[in-house]
Amino acid sequence: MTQSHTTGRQAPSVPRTARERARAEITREILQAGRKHLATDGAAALSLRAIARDLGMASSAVYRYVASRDDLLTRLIIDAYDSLGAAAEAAATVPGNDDLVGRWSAICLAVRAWARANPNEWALIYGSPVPGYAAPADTIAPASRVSTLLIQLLAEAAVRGFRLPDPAGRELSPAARTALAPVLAVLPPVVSDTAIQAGLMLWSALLGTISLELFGQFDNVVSDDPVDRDAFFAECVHRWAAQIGIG
Amino acid sequence: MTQSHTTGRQAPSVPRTARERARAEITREILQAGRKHLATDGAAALSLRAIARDLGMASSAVYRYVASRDDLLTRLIIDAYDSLGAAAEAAATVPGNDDLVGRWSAICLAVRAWARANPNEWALIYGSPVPGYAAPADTIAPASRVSTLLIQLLAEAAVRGFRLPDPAGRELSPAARTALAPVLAVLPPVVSDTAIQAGLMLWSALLGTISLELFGQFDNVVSDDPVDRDAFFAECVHRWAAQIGIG
DNA sequence: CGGATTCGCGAGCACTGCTCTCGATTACGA
DNA sequence: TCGTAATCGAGAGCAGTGCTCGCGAATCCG
Repeated sequence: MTQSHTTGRQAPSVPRTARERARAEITREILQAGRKHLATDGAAALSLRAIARDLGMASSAVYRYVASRDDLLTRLIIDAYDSLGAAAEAAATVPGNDDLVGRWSAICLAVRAWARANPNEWALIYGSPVPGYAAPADTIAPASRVSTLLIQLLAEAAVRGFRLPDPAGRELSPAARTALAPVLAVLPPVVSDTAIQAGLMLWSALLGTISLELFGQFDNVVSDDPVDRDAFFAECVHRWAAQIGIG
Repeated sequence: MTQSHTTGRQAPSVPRTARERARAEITREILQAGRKHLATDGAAALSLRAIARDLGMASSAVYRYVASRDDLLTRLIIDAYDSLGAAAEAAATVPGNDDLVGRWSAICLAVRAWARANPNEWALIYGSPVPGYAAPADTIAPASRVSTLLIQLLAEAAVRGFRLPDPAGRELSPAARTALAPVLAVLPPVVSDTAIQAGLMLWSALLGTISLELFGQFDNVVSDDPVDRDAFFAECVHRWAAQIGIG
């Protein structure tokens, strides 16, 4: 019943037989058609029958390659996470490692640019989760690519002696420290718990700002002109950098 | 064709005839059933036919009261905005006006509590917008109720002589100032443009944090224990207050 | 009381996800 | 090389959806 992503027994990294070649090709076409429909009509309007029509095959034939509509959605989600992660990583590595605030700005701008270029995939990964759909484990690894960049940046800031400004006037509360146990467990101890708190708040602010802009909550508040939207976001990035002490 | 929210000619504030009474009653039942389905199954699974079944009427009869599925969704969105706004306003008015940080905390906690109690309505108003659906003008007034509270709090902080900490080390960039023109136009001049910038960033951070938590992006990062989630959010609230200079 | 609305209902259209069966095609081992 | 097994494509079909239309009954109002 449960059809894994690849064919039956083992995953052929390189397809050998003609059948496997065709299967890989058609699967690729289905995903591409799904991406096209997702980009134009949104996730809610994604229809396996429409994809089948596009590819000139019967609707039932698509189920040979995709277990269900949710399965297709999951693959598109993974693709979106990977695409966004790649864009952010590319932006993080281009300018040279020593300029922390420049790298931070580059990451923020890249994430926002990706979101504006792919609004429906953004909504797919950071918007409301689909009805009864629970994100499978396959998505958590690509989902953490961009937040990993943030963590790396915070860790690098820590080892370079940057100190977080502490407008709160105190350390993290003990309760908040225990709340951060899961992420502290997988992180090197160079990055302090207050830095993690600040990083999570920054991550939330970044994604929240982009989502609010993308989902239309800034209409009649910030000017619709893209230049103004860019300026507002740049100001946010500048102040965020100051909040974590690298500005 | 375009059926307004009330019956044809004029809106009877109090229904007089039996027909108007019945119409108001049935409309209320439809909205209530819609809210129920929304709360249990999410917006994507909201079905007019299911509502009709619940109320024991033919599916076509519902269209006498609701123009379309999108129309029902719009009314539920307005309801959700109003419900959230009322909750936030109630929290803002309870503790006494002089404690700014207390009021700020109360608003944040009320918004988050409402979101956790009504996750699907939260997703409806702050999650991904539905496919081709554009929020009609009826939604912008109730949508601004909670942000109005924020603005009021910032204005009050300004008149009381609270000064924003300026970690950025400078005033707002001119480009960012022009970007904020729409919101500056409707605001009293007591609240400075840098305060507006800070307020918008705070608003984004608040909504972003709640959405990320609600949509599962904090899994494996912040502990799943509700107590820990509360502690993390409380720490966020504390640091946000410091960021706007009222902490 | 009688014309004019309004209402509820059923049928129907086009669409969706998904399943099943049935040939045809392909792969692979004896 | 050949025959069996696995895979695939297509079509029919089921259950569900939003939405429209026409008809008969109920209701309102002058």
